[in-house]
Amino acid sequence: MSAWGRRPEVLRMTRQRSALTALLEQTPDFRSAQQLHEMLRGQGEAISLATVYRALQAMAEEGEVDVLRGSDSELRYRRCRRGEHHHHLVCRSCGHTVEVTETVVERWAARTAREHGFAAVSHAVELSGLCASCLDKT
Amino acid sequence: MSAWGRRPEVLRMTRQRSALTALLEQTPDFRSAQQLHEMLRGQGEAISLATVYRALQAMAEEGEVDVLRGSDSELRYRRCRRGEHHHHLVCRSCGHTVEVTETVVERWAARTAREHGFAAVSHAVELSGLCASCLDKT
DNA sequence: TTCCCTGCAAAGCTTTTGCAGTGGG
DNA sequence: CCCACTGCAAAAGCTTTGCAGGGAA
Repeated sequence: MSAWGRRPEVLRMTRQRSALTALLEQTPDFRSAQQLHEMLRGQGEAISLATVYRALQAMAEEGEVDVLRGSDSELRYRRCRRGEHHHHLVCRSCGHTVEVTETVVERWAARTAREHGFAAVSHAVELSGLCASCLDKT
Repeated sequence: MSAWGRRPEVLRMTRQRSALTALLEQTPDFRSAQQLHEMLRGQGEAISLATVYRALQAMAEEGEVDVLRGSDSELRYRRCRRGEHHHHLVCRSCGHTVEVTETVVERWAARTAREHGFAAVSHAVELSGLCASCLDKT
């Protein structure tokens, strides 16, 4: 814990950063840092993997991207579309993602926490399944 | 994907395995493989970390333990109270865990998935907060 | 000019695996 | 007697970090 190693006061918009931002802008689904790196290299961008990691980390802290942890050990990122709280419905075959906003779960989480004497409760809800087009391909 | 490297037909109850089982039996909260390993060593058991990992993996496949992936990169395990589908309410300070069974979320997940054309949907729901006793300690 | 950002390479972490020897059934 | 299990150490992934040079503002 601890170690919020000091954060810069401003984020500089460098060539690498804007390339990554642009890529995220046109990428609808969650991608891992390594995938994003490959995509950038693939389109001729000169950028190192470390930079991608650092940029994504910074953007996540700014709330500019959503971070998701799948069943494997890698984090996946996607540009955040909405300010408010939401969850994701992810296709486990192609990665296609739908953002879902719902109050049912929110209320259930709050009630459950209260019943058990917990406070400051946050909840993580992720749905995964097979999307319509992946079902067709079968 | 793939590689369901062949599984043994029977699980042998070795000294290491029963020590781990016993430990899990008396451990109410989720613990990482490394924590469990240390606890075993601490009580004088001779067992390697690799064995702990392999045993937990096997037990997870058998459905004997629940696996949870926290915000960090490590998996945490706990003996599964055999039975129906459930979720967890975990204290982010002490790790104390409460099992929660609820149908509200289940129904919401199913409905949401259907609305978006998804099938074979599974859901992961984890609540984390501060439990009553950790709140008191403050 | 300042000091944030970048690349590279090395290091860190958790988890997995190859191998040869051991022991449960 | 098999062959699953174990320990050890090396390897595998993903991610982070130290350092020195570069480039936004």
